[in-house]
Amino acid sequence: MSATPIPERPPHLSAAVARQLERWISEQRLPRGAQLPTEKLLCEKFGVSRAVIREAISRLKADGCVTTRQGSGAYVAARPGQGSFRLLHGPSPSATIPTDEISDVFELRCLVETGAAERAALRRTPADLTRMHEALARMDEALAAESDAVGDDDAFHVAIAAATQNPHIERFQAFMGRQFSDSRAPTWSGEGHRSGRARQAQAEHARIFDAIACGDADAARAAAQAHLVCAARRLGLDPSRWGNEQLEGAE
Amino acid sequence: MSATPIPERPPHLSAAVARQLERWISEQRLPRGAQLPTEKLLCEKFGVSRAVIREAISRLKADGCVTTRQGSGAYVAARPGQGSFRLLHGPSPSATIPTDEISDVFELRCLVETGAAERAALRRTPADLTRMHEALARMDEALAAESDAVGDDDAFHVAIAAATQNPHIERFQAFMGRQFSDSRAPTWSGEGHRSGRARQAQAEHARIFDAIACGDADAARAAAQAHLVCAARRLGLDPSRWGNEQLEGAE
DNA sequence: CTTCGCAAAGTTGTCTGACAACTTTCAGAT
DNA sequence: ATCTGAAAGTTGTCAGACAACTTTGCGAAG
Repeated sequence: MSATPIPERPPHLSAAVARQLERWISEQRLPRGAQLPTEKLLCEKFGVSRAVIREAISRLKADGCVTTRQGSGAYVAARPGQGSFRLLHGPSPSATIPTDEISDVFELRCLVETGAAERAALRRTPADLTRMHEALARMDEALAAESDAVGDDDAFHVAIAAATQNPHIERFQAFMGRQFSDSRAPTWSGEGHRSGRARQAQAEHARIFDAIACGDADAARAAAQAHLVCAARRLGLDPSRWGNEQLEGAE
Repeated sequence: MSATPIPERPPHLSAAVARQLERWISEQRLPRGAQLPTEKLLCEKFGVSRAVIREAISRLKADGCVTTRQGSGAYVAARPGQGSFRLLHGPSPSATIPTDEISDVFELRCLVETGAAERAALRRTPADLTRMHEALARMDEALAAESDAVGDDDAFHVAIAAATQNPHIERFQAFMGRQFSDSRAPTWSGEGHRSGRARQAQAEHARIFDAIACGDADAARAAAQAHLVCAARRLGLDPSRWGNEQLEGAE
């Protein structure tokens, strides 16, 4: 146990190297598009092994600062301090966030998710369908047991995004899902089971899955749209503001 | 040089492992605070060497998803992804870019922007139309003077997103626009003017504006879609992979 | 002289094995 | 029952090797 105080972080070597390289980039000592020194040179310069250099560069790749090309080298990729997107500014607990704010975020999610469902219907692999079906099955179990399935709910939506075969869409969906990790609890709470909210949500999920499995892009978009509108209502939001039942034709 | 088909995208192993672990975390298959499998176990599970596992975990540490404690293990961060979303994309306008990467990011942009255009058509205020029109006018001037108008191009797209009256959609559009600030230069370069790319882009812009001004949501979506598909082609991307001419009906 | 082809060198990607530093566990001593 | 300490387990680092890919440059063919 023990709440380790965690006094100081002895900066692991790879972190230190990554910071130094990041600094060189932000100082333009390594201009954009420039090739980084080879791993061998960096080893000598920092006095560490190649594994450390590679872990550091791996971090920079995750940050988007550099890209690598096998056989060629590593290159500076992006301006520093450029690429991060945040929502729901402020560390406020969910209760204090005004519903307008949540509604707006939900609409952005809706934009991406309906488009993702559409494309997922065109590109899903058998493995994608399996993954979705497993999440559905777990939610069915939770439905029977009247237990919680927020994680499986999220997993289902991420699986749809993954079926686009576009890792950025998947990551964005996972990111958006996290924003609602708390707000989605009511559906799967005891009250949610009793009132039928959970069962209704599951039926909507099934429609989305069927459309994607059939490869019917239009139906997939419509089903996702319908689900999100209903989900918004279950959260007490007002989807009419961004609802496009007017557009897509609600069913 | 030519066209290496590159039909398959063998994602580097460390990237693939990192994505899988990220997925497990986002699916809550690895809950907050939980300990990841040991590196040795992960090696066996993925069938790769320890170096690959370590590079993948290094990426996750950079993302803040996991923390490690020497001698103990790696743990999912207690506060997962509090809310920053990152994209990565390659550097230069010249050759030597991973076009797959840009293409995937562009598709995400396409998802949001077509939806934004649709909603903008329903909600735009006179002030929004004025803002869009001013950006259009500035691009017209640039067209006559054969000068640069990348900033106005971006401003036009952000104005559309702003017309949704949803600040998050506007901020996301601005964020995505930044990702392409360099890659959009070719359209407005001297060569872009000479070859007619700039004029064509402007014509597409006008169609989007007209549809939004008329309040025709379907036409706005279609015009935005058409513009983005053409813009992708101007960037040398292959929109067929994510293109949904099949869906929206190309014109 | 130019152009094409191809081998060689250089670089990143991955594997293997080893050891150091640190943490956790548990059996034995107190 | 508590404390001690050795052993096992895990991450951090190092070293060397080979595979996959890219770039370079030399030599031969045109």
